[in-house]
Amino acid sequence: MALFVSTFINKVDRKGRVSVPASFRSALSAQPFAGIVVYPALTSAAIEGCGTAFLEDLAASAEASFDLFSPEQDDLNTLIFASSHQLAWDPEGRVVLPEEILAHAHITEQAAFVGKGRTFQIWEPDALKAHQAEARERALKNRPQLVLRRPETK
Amino acid sequence: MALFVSTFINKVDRKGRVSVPASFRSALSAQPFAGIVVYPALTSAAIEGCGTAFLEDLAASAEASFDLFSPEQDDLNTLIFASSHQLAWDPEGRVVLPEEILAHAHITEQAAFVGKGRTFQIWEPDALKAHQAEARERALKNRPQLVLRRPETK
DNA sequence: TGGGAAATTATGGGCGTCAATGGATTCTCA
DNA sequence: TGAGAATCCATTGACGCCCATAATTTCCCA
Repeated sequence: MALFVSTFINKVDRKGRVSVPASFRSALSAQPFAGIVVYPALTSAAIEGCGTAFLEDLAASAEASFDLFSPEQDDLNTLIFASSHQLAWDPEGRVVLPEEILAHAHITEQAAFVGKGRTFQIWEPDALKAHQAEARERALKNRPQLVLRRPETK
Repeated sequence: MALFVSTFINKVDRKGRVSVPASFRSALSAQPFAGIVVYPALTSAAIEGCGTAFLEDLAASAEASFDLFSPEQDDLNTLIFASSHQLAWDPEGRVVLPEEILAHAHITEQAAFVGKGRTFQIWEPDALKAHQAEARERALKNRPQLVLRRPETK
């Protein structure tokens, strides 16, 4: 499988290590770098996660044409690269989340890995519950639109 | 890994030496020159950094076609080459930043190495914070949804 | 179909290695 | 020969690797 699906809640041990779910690891097994890339989500107290391919695409498009990218987009790329961390996992499949990243998501003892297709997120479990409750409410309200919407495939 | 990612804050000792982050060094391990290239950023109080390969690409594209690069861009390249410094690192991976470069970025005790993909920057830590806060605000204001956009990987 | 047996995964902890840093010593060239 | 620069050495603290254990899950076969 090449997609991140489902939710896994794993423990953060006293050394700060967390097991990356096995299915996530196998989804990334094709890439050369044995690990994940994480950066703080801009609009929520969560951590964005992905493979190295994402960053390479970002770098490629950024240098391909400066005209395609607005200063704002450039800001964004800058922020993402600057606040990203390449985390190699150990032989057991664990990574240590950097302090600043943990703080951003208020993670202390447990981390919830949430599959989002081609990317994933890491949440503090309780914060995730709250976030999902909101999302659920919004979804119910906007149901008519959701039903009509088509998945965008490229 | 061939990209400069993440941010590292290292100390400048009394002899002016700074450790180049290990991950940056390994990103440059393929090139023949054991060191980095730095030049003052044109629009901010920061230092631009890259490997020799990037400079060569810059030179190549500048002379390959004047249509791709405007006269202004050509001026830019001239400025960059003129004010560039090739800094070899010592056996421990440290470089000495030239006085004029340090002054331009107001660096005294600490230097923040900021990954930007194929290049990186060096900032005075506090100045970097301020700059990132601005960038973050601009990015959020203009198009938060850009964050969600992601090129597909195959 | 109902057990086990084996493989996989999550978790804990010990230990060696390496990166960052500071200082001393040697080298080089004017 | 002296000053600046480059190399060498020494410390410490973090990180990666190894092994051990436990809790699953998968698989095999009676």
